[in-house]
Amino acid sequence: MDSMVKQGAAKTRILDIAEQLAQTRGFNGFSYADIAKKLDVTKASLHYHFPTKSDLGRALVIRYEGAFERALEEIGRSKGDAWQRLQSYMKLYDVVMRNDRMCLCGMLAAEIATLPAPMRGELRRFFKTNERWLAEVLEEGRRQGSLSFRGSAQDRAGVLLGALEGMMLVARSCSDDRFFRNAAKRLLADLKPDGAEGRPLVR
Amino acid sequence: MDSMVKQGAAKTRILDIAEQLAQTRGFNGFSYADIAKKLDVTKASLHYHFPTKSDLGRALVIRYEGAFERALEEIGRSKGDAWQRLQSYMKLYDVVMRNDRMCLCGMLAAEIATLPAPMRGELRRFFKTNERWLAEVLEEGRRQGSLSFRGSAQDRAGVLLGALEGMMLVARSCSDDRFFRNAAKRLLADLKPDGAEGRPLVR
DNA sequence: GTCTATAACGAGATAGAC
DNA sequence: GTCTATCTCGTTATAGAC
Repeated sequence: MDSMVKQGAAKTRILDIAEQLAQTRGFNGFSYADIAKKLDVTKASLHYHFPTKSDLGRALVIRYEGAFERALEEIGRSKGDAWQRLQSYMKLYDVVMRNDRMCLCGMLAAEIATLPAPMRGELRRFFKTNERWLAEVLEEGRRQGSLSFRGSAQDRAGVLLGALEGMMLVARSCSDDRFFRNAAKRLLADLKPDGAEGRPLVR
Repeated sequence: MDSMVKQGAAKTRILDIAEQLAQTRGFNGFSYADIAKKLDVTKASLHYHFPTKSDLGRALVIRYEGAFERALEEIGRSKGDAWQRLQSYMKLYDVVMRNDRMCLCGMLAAEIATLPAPMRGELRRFFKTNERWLAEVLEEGRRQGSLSFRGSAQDRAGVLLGALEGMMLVARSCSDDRFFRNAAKRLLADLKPDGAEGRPLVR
């Protein structure tokens, strides 16, 4: 009842640093030495908490996934309509960008071929969860009239998910935050029903 | 006039292998040893052609960029309308996916923070070139009536570029080719003028 | 241009004291 | 739980012979 309140358990502090490193440099872009330096401890003590880097990586994805899912549930409990929920969803990505990070799972997706096997399954789960959540919101929004789009909600969910990840990726590599924000705004505005935004200027 | 025809110069063969490795494992995901093994030569001989890995990486991006630009010019010279040009553009990405690869520059974009400085500038150029080309085609298509979309051609180009890169990324990490193809098809169909595809089923 | 040999370093990981 | 010390391996890179 005493040391557990103390500035967060060691495991948590390790994961916080590892997460920041993984989101900026990639899973293969940082080492135990990097974490040890930032926490001012030795590499060996890190291995006590996470014996292998695979263990660390797995814990990283699972925690990120859990936090993301809680955020989705929170959005689900809010009282806004489907369009507002999508806006909140995009806000999640925007926050990541403003922290000068890439989505952890988007980052890991690029490294998929070199990742420890246990991490791959979790990664896939993350994307599937997002895709399903988006498809449900899209379907509901279309029913209620707050959203309008062509094609299946399933396909549309794939476009949104892929686009957000990719737009972050490109924006970061060009050091151009506006690239992301403008494109994301466009992506969202596309889903407004006809009346809400002028149709194409020409034809 | 003799050895230059011989199955491609050594540099070219090295770049071919390195490119394949970079597109599947990332720039930090392969080593000189990997290339040497595949070509059945020693690491030292690779250093003769590309003294440092930075040199190799730079050559990799520049060649890729050049090939992509030539492909864009070729599409520009074709006689189809803007919509058909976009279709050809997406085909470029589709071919990459079918080769079980990620776009080289999309891959490098994820690793941006760990890349040798000389590679970063080239990477940015690649994306800017693509963005500009897309914006021009979009603008033209809208003028001629073969394309229809909301907002600026600039923003739309960013969405398309980011979406294609991100959709590849997610599809690859889920080992789901159909994810990419379905989403890409949707992305393209969205640009068809109203008459060409039915408007939203509801509202 | 390709080889052998080796340097120099950083990575992940373990043993055992405290 | 954290430390020191150490191991093993893979990495980029260079020297110098052929």
